[in-house]
Amino acid sequence: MILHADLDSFYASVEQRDDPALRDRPVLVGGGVVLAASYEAKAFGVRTPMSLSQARMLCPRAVVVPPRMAAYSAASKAVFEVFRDITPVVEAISIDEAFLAVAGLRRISGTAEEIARRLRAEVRSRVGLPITVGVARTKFLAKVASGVGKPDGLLVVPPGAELDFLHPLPVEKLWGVGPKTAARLRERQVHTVGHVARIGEAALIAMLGAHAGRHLHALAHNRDPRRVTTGGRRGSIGAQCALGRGQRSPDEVEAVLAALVDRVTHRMRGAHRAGRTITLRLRFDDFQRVTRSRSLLKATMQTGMVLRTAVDLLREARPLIDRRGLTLVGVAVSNLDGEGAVQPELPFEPPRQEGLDAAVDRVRDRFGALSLRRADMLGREMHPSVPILPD
DNA sequence: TCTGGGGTCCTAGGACCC
DNA sequence: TCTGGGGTCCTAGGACCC
Repeated sequence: MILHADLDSFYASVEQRDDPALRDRPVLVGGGVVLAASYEAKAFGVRTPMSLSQARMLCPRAVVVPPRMAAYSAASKAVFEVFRDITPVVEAISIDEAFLAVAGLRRISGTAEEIARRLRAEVRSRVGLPITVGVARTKFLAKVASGVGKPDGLLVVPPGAELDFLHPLPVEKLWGVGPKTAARLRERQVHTVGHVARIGEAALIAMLGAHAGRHLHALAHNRDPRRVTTGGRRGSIGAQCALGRGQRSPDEVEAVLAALVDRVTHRMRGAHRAGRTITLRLRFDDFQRVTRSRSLLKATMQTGMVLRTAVDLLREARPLIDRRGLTLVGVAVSNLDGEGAVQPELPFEPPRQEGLDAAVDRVRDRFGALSLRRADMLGREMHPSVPILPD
């Protein structure tokens, strides 16, 4: 059996744990948008990611606290220690979520349900946080079960009862069904997982494409052969920054980009990962997104190399930006190579393009010119270099 | 519901090679 | 002079997840 363990309203729960005055009260964690809402706040209809102003209208008595990423990272680490004391086979999905394989532990640790109970009690007593656990024979169903079991719950789907549990659920519960796919299914009057299971693989493939069709068909029959795997490594490292409305000068945008590149390469060096493909991510006034990418001959983790490439891409996209207005800029490095490729942290090479070095030098000063919220977003507190997934 | 930041995976066309 | 099938890499976009 597989356990899916999912901390409830993670950031908000950490805040309530650390400040007794926040307990039993609606708590919102965020700046700009809601990153997490306590269950007391969710009762008012607050969801993530909703703008804070909107959340305040729904729940005027909510306490709003700024995020403390360092505290969440520490809490996450402590929770994963509890996980690994239960079983060595732990697969991290995100900062607050993991799969645990407990097959083969029966004689030592008891049934999956007993293990899940103990896990919840241990997380509560050792870390002080509520956690929900779903238990089932497949990863997918364990995850669905924890979602249904929330908050602070335990839900076991016994072998044999899987389809009875699964089929009445709405299609949105299937992993991989988001707004677009749900809308396509709804057009054809498909609303439940049971209906997806009945309409046949060929019809699903015609509707959604080969991969998605096969995938959904399998999940609807609770066929999910994926094992719980340890040691997953990130495939890309990136950072982005929303710019808000209002024109930014090319200089300002390049300064923001330089700060983002600096953050990304700093994290790459911390993780001993070098990468070959630099992707520039842009979002325009109408929230349309585009990407521009370029692959280098050799993997790098040097700020100067990545920055030159990113700025080249940005300058090539200039006509597009001038026409459509920019509301977000981001950069990611992918094609990451293995651990052996550690390069020494070379001194920062002055960029060749005229004006760019000046932009880099001015980065931190420039943030003073951006709004306070932007400055918060770029602060280290919100973006510690602690990796979310093991590197 | 007027939208943050960090990711993953899949598709598809074109270049290029054999 | 006109042509096949297969493979890999690159780039761009899209959908989805937490």
